Amino acid sequence: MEQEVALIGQWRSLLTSYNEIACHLERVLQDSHKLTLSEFETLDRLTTQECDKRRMQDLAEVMYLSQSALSRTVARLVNAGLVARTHCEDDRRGVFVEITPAGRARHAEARRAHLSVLSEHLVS
Amino acid sequence: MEQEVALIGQWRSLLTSYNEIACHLERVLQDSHKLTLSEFETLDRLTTQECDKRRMQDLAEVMYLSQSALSRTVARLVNAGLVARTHCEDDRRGVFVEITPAGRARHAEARRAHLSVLSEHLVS
DNA sequence: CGACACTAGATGCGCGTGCATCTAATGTCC
DNA sequence: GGACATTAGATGCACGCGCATCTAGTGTCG
Repeated sequence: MEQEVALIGQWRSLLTSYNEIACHLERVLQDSHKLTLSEFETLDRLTTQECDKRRMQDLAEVMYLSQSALSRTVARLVNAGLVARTHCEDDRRGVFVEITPAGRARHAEARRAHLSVLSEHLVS
Repeated sequence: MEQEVALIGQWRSLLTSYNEIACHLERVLQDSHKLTLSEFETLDRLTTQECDKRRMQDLAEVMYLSQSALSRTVARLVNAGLVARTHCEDDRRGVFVEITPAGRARHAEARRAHLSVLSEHLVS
């Protein structure tokens, strides 16, 4: 019973922090950098890794998005010229996603705003 | 720099936990109890408090939803007969939201599933 | 080789969300 | 009391999401 109350408390706190931070991030990224949170996070995954190319599948594994959401997010990024799709030679069903110079630039700009929101809301 | 990395790590972990848990909750609540996460959380706020009636505004304060999302969530709950709207006498712009017996029952059923998902994903 | 299960990713669809705006009821100042 | 700003909540709209399904390329038997 007390444990249940603790569980609920923990959950509500997670729910609240997440929504507050995500909401701020979304607004800042959109208003100042024309990026969705998912778009930013996708770029972020592409720059953090050692190599710039990743298969959709690998990308999906380290992200929180459903397969379809990721597919559309990448489509938007391609449309904006921030990312490029390349067909995989070995397995022609596969798709490589590669960040472009423009993508790197946009990510670098947005990263500052991103970090500043995080430092406002997260104690480190 | 190291602090930045820590910040990002903290954020990614929040992002991942939240999405994983929310996704499971959403599925379980929807499949077994025909409730959205937001709908459940709204009912939860109405049963946790000492009184069953709350103004939209008060409800919004303790929740993570935007005003419009809350308004629609309550509308859906009213439609399902789980909650009732009453006009406030003192300020006729205000709206009281009151949980119905059916709402209490539904919430009680769903609560078990809710807690079980939480205990699977949160260490206490 | 040919049929059939399987996998990677794209797409149609319905839905919940936030933003901007609208409506109606309250102040407030003269 | 009358004009105007303000507030509570509802609603039009565009958009990103997950689910189910579709398409196309791979295996795997016979």
